[in-house]
Amino acid sequence: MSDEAPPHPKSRGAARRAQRRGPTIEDVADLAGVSRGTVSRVLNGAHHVSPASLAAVHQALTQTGYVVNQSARSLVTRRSGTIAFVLSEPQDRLFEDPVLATLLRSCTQLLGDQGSSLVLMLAGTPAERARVLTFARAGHTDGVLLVSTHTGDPLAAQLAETGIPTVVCGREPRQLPFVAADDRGGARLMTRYLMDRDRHRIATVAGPADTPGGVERLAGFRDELGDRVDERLIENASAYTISAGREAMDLLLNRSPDLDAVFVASDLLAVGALQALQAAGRTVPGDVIIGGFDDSAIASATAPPLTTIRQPLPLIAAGLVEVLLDRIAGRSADSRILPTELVIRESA
Amino acid sequence: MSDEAPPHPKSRGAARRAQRRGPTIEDVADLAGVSRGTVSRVLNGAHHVSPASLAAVHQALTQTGYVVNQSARSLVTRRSGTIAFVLSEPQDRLFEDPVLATLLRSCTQLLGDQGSSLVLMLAGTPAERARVLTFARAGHTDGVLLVSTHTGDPLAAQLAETGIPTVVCGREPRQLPFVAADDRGGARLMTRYLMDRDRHRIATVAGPADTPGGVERLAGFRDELGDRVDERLIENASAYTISAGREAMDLLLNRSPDLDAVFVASDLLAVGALQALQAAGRTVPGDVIIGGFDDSAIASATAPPLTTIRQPLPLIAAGLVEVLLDRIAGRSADSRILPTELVIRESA
DNA sequence: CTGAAAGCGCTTACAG
DNA sequence: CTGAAAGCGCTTACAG
Repeated sequence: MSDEAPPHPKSRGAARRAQRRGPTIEDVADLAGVSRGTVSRVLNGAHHVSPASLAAVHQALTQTGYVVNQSARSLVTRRSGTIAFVLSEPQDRLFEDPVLATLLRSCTQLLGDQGSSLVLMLAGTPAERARVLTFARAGHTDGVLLVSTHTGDPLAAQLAETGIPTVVCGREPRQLPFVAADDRGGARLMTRYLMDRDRHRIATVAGPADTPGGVERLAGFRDELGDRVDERLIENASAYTISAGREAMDLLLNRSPDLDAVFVASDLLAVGALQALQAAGRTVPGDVIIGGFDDSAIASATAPPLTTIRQPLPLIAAGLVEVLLDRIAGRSADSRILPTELVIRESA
Repeated sequence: MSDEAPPHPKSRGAARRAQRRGPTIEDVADLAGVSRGTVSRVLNGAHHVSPASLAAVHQALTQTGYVVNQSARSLVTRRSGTIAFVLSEPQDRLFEDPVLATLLRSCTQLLGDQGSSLVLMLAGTPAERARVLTFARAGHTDGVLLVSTHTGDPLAAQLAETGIPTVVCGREPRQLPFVAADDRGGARLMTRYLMDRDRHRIATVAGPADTPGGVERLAGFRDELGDRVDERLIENASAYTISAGREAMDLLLNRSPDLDAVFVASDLLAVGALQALQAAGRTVPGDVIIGGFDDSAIASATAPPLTTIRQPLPLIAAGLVEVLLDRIAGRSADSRILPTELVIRESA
């Protein structure tokens, strides 16, 4: 007749323990002598909890070695605690560029410090892109950090459509917020520096024309040179690699043997350009001075070490994470363009 | 009197839809005219389902655009669908080494193809290591891929204790299964090749003494040279970096100006060694021949391109993933040591 | 401040 | 082959 008797008042905990699972919130509650709700409250901010309960719960928490079951929590909160770091690039040279690696490391660290985890996803093929979209739609991720160096990446538009908080690394012409270095300003800085060294045949190995960074840096080069730019002193590299840098420099050298300075759009490219120059018998910085871009680890490892433009990678990573977290929290957050800096070493 | 009437027979779906959530298994079941259980069965293998139901469910699945809620699934299956890729390294040069980046990329891809996702975790500090352990204990991950280049990494032991499936990349003296390249054999291959070029003052820039790879490669060098090894022709680099390679080579050159060949324990180190050699006025491969290890992207980008030992990175990644997946599935899986290969270019 | 209860979306014996 | 039901571990109004 008593219809409120629960089936097995105490058997849940016992059964669970028998299966050798970790302690649950209920175990903690039992030990602390409070309800599940109270334990949950201290776990999530500890507001509206009496000092006595708080102490008891903390005690029980450490005593049991409790660790939250994220699946259960996510199921109700609809927050995964996970951020997707998406590399939208043809696979091959995904990491050949140390800039990407550094960015990935910084973001992982920042996110970790803040309690989220980073899942890495590749999105170089249509199938992979579909996977990213499904993943995002399924709520596996609270937001995405899209690293896309190519203009017109289809994923950006698709991600924008899903409505899931997204921030892109590098200039993004679409509706998505982005964080980027001031590529154009940096290029001006370097070009101006080269001009000030009293060089008059200043060439540039520009980045690939389908990358926002490549376009911006070339624009900065043109800005500074004004009507002194000679189109024969401009060569786009086919990719951001050492060999592409070498090839572009060889072309430039053939076309304009009298060049006496060159601004190269990335350090990796500059390594190749340097090799081409030296192979052609030019001394650096005697015959030709050369400036790179990025200030990646390799810049100080070449002979001579590269004068370059420092990208504020730590700031970029921090900006990316901040903007994304703001968006996730429903706060508005604007795109950011971060200042670059000239680093003078020996190549120019 | 009828005590089996459920409270709100149909209201769940309606409420849910009002909140603009994605379709659930229940929506699919309703549409297909079957029960939740049946939909779940087709989602998980489709055994014991009639062709008719199967068709109806598939139909409903695509029609609704259903995508599984992984949190809910994980809560019951206790499988997260996630693998942690843990980099147990001091932070600084985490990615300076292209080998790590390549490995990470391959593992991400392999895991993705197979339906799991990879969460990247750094474990260079005690706090980070604690985070990894908590993460693993909380069941956020089904297994861990530990990339640890230093001997005596405390994390390996701790991970072994937790009992969570783990496989380490690189030789691991402890109880954990590992996958590694045959460093020792590779070193022998290169040393033998150098000897066969009729060189008699063969030096080596070895890796740091606290890394299994460094130790193994040096052992291979000694194996092959036998009693012809001259201790003055051996120098350990302080790290796997370009500048460390340069420093070690300088030391060697000072000590033994007559050296005519050098086996360098990594390509990155070899880049530095090459610079040091050339800065000292030695021609390569004229005066000195030099062999690297790894066959990373930079090996073909130097001038002259590096003769080196190829690490079977794709195989290593595949092995890592296979062994881990086997372990997770409860199957036994042995450690693997994969063969290396000599790649002849121009430096030797 | 705090307990009881509902509910998140799924899987999996259990019967049939 | 298939439904009904229990249960995974947690959070969050809802009352008090």
